[in-house]
Amino acid sequence: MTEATPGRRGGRQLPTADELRIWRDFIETTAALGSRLESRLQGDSSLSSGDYSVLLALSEAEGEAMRSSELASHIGWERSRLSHHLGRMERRGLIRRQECATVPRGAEVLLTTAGAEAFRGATYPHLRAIRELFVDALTPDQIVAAGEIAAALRAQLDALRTQ
Amino acid sequence: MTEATPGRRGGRQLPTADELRIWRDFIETTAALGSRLESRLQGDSSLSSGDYSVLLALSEAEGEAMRSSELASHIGWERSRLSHHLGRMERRGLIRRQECATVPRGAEVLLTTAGAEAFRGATYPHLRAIRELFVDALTPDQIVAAGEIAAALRAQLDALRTQ
DNA sequence: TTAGCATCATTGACACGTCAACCGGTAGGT
DNA sequence: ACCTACCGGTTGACGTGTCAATGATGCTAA
Repeated sequence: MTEATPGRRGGRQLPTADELRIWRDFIETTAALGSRLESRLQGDSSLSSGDYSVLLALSEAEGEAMRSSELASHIGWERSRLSHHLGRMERRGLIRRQECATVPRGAEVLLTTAGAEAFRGATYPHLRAIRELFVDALTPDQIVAAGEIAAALRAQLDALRTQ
Repeated sequence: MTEATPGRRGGRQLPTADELRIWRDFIETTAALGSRLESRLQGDSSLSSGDYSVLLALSEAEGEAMRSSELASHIGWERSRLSHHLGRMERRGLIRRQECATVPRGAEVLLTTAGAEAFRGATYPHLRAIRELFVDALTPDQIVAAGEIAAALRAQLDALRTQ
């Protein structure tokens, strides 16, 4: 994997064939892993991973409620995305929204009993799927390495944040 | 893959807090990496990564053309997804479709000159983005490890294919 | 006071993916 | 010949995500 020819690791050259092959493997497999988790969750509980994120955040929140904007930044979503998603979840009775008493123009998102119920039912199978598809697939060393790789990639994303 | 203490790596227990933290880091960061690549590609060339996959496959195909079904399995898409996507790409003039001479009921997908042009313009910036965001972010060892992790995850996905 | 201006949230338009249903045609079995 | 079953491809419905535009409200500075 190493070489003495000019351009190696200068950030100036294009990826090598090996690097490109690994890149494709990596990005496609992680995407496939995400979809598989998603469809497991869907099959086990009729929730999407978006639903799960929202319900998880609300479950852990003070009084099972949160201001919309706060929720968005907590789970790292754009407000627009969250608004669309909350609309769909509200139609299904998983959450409801009401005017926020403390913040003018703010919307409070509340967990309904149906939402809390759905979340409870989804948690165990979801965690089991994570174990089966991720934890059990890797050696302990690989799990550590995966964490380090994620951290390094995240750091690079942050470093180049403005494109 | 065996266990001494109850539960460790037996596939029966839930993930530990550490494993869960790494899992979240890993899946969220790889997803973010995918979106960043997508938006870079979009900004550089007005192509989505779906467009890019299709154009890449067609560019490398005999006569810059391929039967729809063959194309679908080549890039690992469902036929329905491809059909929708080809419809959008056809509207933008990147490809066109015609009855296949050899295969009854088959559809031939052809690269247009505009499509070939768009693909040529997209390639270099796309590869550069891969280098900046993935290759340059990792040490050579980490790149190798990423490949091994991807292979292990893929193997597990295949092993548990039926859910 | 009022003219900007930022903030919180929603909306509409559109791209994208999946699922299930459908259509037209070919091939097998009886 | 006819019924069935499959195969290649398309379509519609719907959930999801992004972007840009739009209310609605409070803050601030001329």
